[in-house]
Amino acid sequence: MKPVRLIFHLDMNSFFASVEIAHDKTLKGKPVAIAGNPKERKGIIVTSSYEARAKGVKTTMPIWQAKKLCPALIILPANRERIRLASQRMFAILASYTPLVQQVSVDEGYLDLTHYLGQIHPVKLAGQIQARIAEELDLPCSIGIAPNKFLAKMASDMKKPNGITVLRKRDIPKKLWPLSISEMHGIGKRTIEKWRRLGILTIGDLAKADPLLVKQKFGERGLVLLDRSNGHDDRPVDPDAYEEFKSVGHSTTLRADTRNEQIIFQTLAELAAKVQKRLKQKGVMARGVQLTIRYHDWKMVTRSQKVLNPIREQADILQQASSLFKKAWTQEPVRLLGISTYDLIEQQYAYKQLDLFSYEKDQKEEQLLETINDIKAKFGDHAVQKGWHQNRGTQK
DNA sequence: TCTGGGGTCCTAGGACCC
DNA sequence: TCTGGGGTCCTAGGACCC
Repeated sequence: MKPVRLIFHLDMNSFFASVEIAHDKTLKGKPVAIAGNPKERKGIIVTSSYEARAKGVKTTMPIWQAKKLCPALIILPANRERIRLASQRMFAILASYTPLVQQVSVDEGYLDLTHYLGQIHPVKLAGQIQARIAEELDLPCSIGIAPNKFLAKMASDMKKPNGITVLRKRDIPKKLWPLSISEMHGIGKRTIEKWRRLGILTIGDLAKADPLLVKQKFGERGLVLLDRSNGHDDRPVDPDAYEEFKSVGHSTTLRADTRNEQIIFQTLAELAAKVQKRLKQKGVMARGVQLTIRYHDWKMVTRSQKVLNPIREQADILQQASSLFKKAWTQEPVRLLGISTYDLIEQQYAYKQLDLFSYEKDQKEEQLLETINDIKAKFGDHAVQKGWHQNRGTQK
């Protein structure tokens, strides 16, 4: 019998838009949308206020389409500094309740509040947290209350904005199972049809599905989802998970699709510079570089390569990315370029590694010399001349 | 006038080693 | 003449999420 936990999932409501509305109160009650780059032709809606949503404005919709649906729409750029600050203050409030806060993104996180069990009613506790965020930051949020992360996540989605929803194990048949399979966290639009073809239309259908069939069609991942649909999820709330980033990258959609190599390599250089800056900020170096090309027809290609010594400088990143690009490019018009670095290693440790590498290299050369001297001693100088040069040649 | 940019995780196949 | 099986690392692609 596993011990019962009390897990909250907190989700800020239309966060980027809410931050702007909190900053400029005259925007309250108006249709507001945040767009990545509002002036760019290819700009899209990142998020929008509920007034905008009521008119049909949706996330990822191109700006021109959103304006057509809602001519009064107020479109603003995302103010990164304000967003970062609001996020920081929001998580500071959460941290005052428990150290067990796992940040998932700027506006979303899990809390393990098991130690409050028996002391305060969970709904009352959620109300307090919600009220504090509203009073101190003037921002709305929804909270899901459940015995594990999956159920808490599903619960926080059930009432928006400003919702508080409890999802206990015994609520599963009534509250979770009637939902469409598309509502399931972890099932996206690419696989919905595949589930439907198996006759699995609701989360309840999934819960009762044949594990062998699910495993056969969807692998381990399918089995995990089946487990979750029955309310099983043992994942702990891990406060350190967010800091342990695994890759750092940048990508950009070009102004127009292009075959122009000058534009392409200029863009790669700019991306490399951005990546270098972020790596430096984070105090890490990379042992792998990945290049992404998206073509005019939206087809995406990635090429990656590990490097022997950890790198961070723009020139090194650019060199790797350029050589990957040359290898991959089909000469077709390019829509997007991206450079990402992975297999990251902390700077101090990277230098140690570097030392270790040169040490190993020295060792190898030393051994080689010894061998050569042995052979020379046995067979004379002329016996090794050729071999030595060949070896030097292949080392480079 | 279609469709951004930041990520994580999983899978599958080939190389290579024991 | 016919040839196992497991483990690890690397790369490419794709699904998914915010």
